[in-house]
Amino acid sequence: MNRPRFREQVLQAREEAIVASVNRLLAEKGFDAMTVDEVVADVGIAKASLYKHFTSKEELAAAAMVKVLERALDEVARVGGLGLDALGRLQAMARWTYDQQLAGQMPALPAQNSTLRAALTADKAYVDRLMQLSDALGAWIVEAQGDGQLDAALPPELVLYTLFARACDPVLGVMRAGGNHSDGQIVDWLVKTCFRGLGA
Amino acid sequence: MNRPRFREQVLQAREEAIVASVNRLLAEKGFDAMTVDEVVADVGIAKASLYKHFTSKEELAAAAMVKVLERALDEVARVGGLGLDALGRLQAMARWTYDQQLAGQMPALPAQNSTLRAALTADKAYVDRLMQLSDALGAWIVEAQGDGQLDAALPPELVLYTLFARACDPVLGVMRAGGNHSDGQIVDWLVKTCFRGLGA
DNA sequence: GTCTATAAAGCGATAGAC
DNA sequence: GTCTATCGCTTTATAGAC
Repeated sequence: MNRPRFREQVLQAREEAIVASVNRLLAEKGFDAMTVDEVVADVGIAKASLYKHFTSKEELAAAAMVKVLERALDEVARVGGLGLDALGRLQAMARWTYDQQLAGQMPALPAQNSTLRAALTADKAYVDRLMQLSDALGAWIVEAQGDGQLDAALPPELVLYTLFARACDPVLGVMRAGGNHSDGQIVDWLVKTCFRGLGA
Repeated sequence: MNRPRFREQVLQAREEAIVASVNRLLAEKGFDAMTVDEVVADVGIAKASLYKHFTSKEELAAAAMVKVLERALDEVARVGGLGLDALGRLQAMARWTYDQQLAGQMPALPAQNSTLRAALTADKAYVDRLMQLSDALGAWIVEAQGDGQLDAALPPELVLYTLFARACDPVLGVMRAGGNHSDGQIVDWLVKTCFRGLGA
């Protein structure tokens, strides 16, 4: 009997479709402006069906964040195998986040929304992956500081938070809207100014 | 007859009280999370009274933005008289924005809210002051680039947008929440990393 | 599990008395 | 101009048939 197995796959595929839509809408409009009605219209299902998979809008956002953190961890693994030094690995990750932003794949969550923050910190899958990513990047930061490539006078946490913050840097979108420079040129400038600021 | 004059002053004082509350609430919760009910409760007036002064929530936010832009222009005038070089003046302005953020006086507007953006760009008082501030800072940026104090390879607009973006840099709040460093120390690090990144 | 239909609550904005 | 009371709309979330 593989009939149940097949049905499980269908359900999982539907969940993945939901998360993909949420990810795109979060990147496009942000958490507050995104409505559940838009999500179900985009996926093509009824709202009650969505609520069988996810019990709240916050849980939807958490699932999208888990997904993007997993993609970031995949990228960490990939970059780790390129034979770059610590600074090069961090720069590659920063470039990856800008590319994600350009592709409309970087979900934007409001830092001030308290109910959302509560839901995220209560989500073990989210917290686990966030800590895993922080540990990996934190190790690279300390290594780069030891090599004299990053300013050792800066707390590693400040460097880490700065990299996270730049992943949503609004300057990219504003410069892009200006239309005077190519995407690649803008990303180069942003990566350069970011790391020159953190450098030794 | 100075009775009407007196009444005008009372009305203006009430409007200023409204804008002050809006400014504080925008800095604390952001535009979407701030409700008009909270504003009127904070000011101590009825909602219908507020709508005699401002015709929409967006107009409230615009008034708060005009106020903060005017304070920024005041600071530009003050800093301009200190006898600093161009880089020193820009750094002083960046430090001022961080201080405003620390004091809970830097209103946070979502860049993605379309109705809000439309209301702002339609508000002549807002647009005028934003252009005035951009012109003043832009001139200092070009001057600093000419002096070799800022990287002349960067478009002045990118430098300007970066300074605007850093005025709302979430890294300040996160580092502050960590509780391991003084506010002054954190601001010093942020100003340093920002301008080292933009420097020559 | 998925659908239609609706409940329940919050919010921006306004009517009308004073 | 200010108040109380309320409208009208949006949005999250759920009930119940299939």
